[in-house]
Amino acid sequence: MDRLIFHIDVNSAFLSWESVRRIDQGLPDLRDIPACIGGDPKKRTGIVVAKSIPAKKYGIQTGEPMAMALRKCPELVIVQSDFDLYVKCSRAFKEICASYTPIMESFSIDEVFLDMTGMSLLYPDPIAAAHEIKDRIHRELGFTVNVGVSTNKLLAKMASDFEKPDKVHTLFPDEIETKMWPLPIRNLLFLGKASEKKLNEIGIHTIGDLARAKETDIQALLGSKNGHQLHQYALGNDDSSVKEQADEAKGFSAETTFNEDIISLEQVFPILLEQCDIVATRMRRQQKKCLSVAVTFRTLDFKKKSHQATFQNATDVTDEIYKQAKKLFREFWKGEPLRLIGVALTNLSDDEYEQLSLFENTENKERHRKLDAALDTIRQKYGNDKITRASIMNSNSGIARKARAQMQNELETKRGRQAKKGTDDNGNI
DNA sequence: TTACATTTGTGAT
DNA sequence: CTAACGATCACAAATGTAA
Repeated sequence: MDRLIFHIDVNSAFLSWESVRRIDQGLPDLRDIPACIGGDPKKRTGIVVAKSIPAKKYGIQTGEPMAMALRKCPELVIVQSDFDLYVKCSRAFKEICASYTPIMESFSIDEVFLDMTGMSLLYPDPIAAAHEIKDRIHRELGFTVNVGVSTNKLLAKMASDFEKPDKVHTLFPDEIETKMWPLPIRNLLFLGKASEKKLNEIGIHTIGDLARAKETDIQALLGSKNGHQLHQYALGNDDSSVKEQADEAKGFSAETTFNEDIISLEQVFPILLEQCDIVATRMRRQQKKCLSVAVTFRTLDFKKKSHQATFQNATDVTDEIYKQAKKLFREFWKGEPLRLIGVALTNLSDDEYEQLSLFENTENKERHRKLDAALDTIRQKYGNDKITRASIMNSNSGIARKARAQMQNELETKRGRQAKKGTDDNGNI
């Protein structure tokens, strides 16, 4: 039996969400003027993350450097992104979507798939149902969405990408030839720049060209797995299910680009500590431990390098992760100027049971574990993030003072005697 | 040879 | 004239290494 799948995509999500807030504050609607969400408007760095339709008319594209966008349109309004706002908007959006079917998949912060198969008693006309969802989101939340309607996820997603904004489109199997095959291959999901170039070289330019090509030829070019999948996609085939349960995280990473090039280890270590702290905290919140730690750096020519090492036993202790990251950095960085550094934790496992190692300093480990726990408690109390080891140590803001006092408290009550430890050479307590 | 780890490349939002 | 430039996640393939 045929399925019925919707894909719902918020139009220019970050920009729309900023607009809704600004309207509440009596500010002009960013959607009506050339505007974009992107890097720091004062520094004039960063890239375009979302753009208004007027901005698009100037040829501004998502992902392009802000400097280029400003050249195309000097009066472009640039707004910094505010992820906390987006998370709230996303929740409200998904809550409405979820009220139409129990089977919803969150595909990203601003996209969902709905499996509407078997909802025909409640919603006998799929197109009418799609309009109802779209209009209700607009009415209640103030921003527009596109809805794609078809019999599988791929076709629904392709359909929602047709004309924007505020539209419902169908792409049923009998419409593939007219609506999808004339499109350039780049429009196909998971077909990016590199595969486009290779396919163009053998004369494949449209999705129809790809559909009619021999699968073995495509596999020879793009690899057996990807080649097979992209060929199937071009034919409109996709039997993957709408997954209600988000997959568990398989890794955590943090990376930062700097205005100033990094040229000394003294610059590297505080950043690395901050990043290790952030990713380890996120990992503990998901009750995971990692077996592998990787450091990443990007040189001035934009080439990325990464190096990883694996522990004997999985850990979630910030200090152990930081020590490993420092070691990797010292070992592999030859001193070339860097514009980005990052840390990634992979090879995750559940944290529930403890792997004991004979040679570990268990008392020391217990100290670090308690410190992590104390910090995590504080972060919880003050609304998560922002509070890191470095910030608590260095800042003199009211919140940092409170956090420091709190931390002392937590530590003392937990171990029943006072800690008179100062700050060691790593910036740890 | 196989198994596993590591590194690089591609693609998504 | 060109190149310019974010963060985070997943996965496949290529490459390296040990049993």
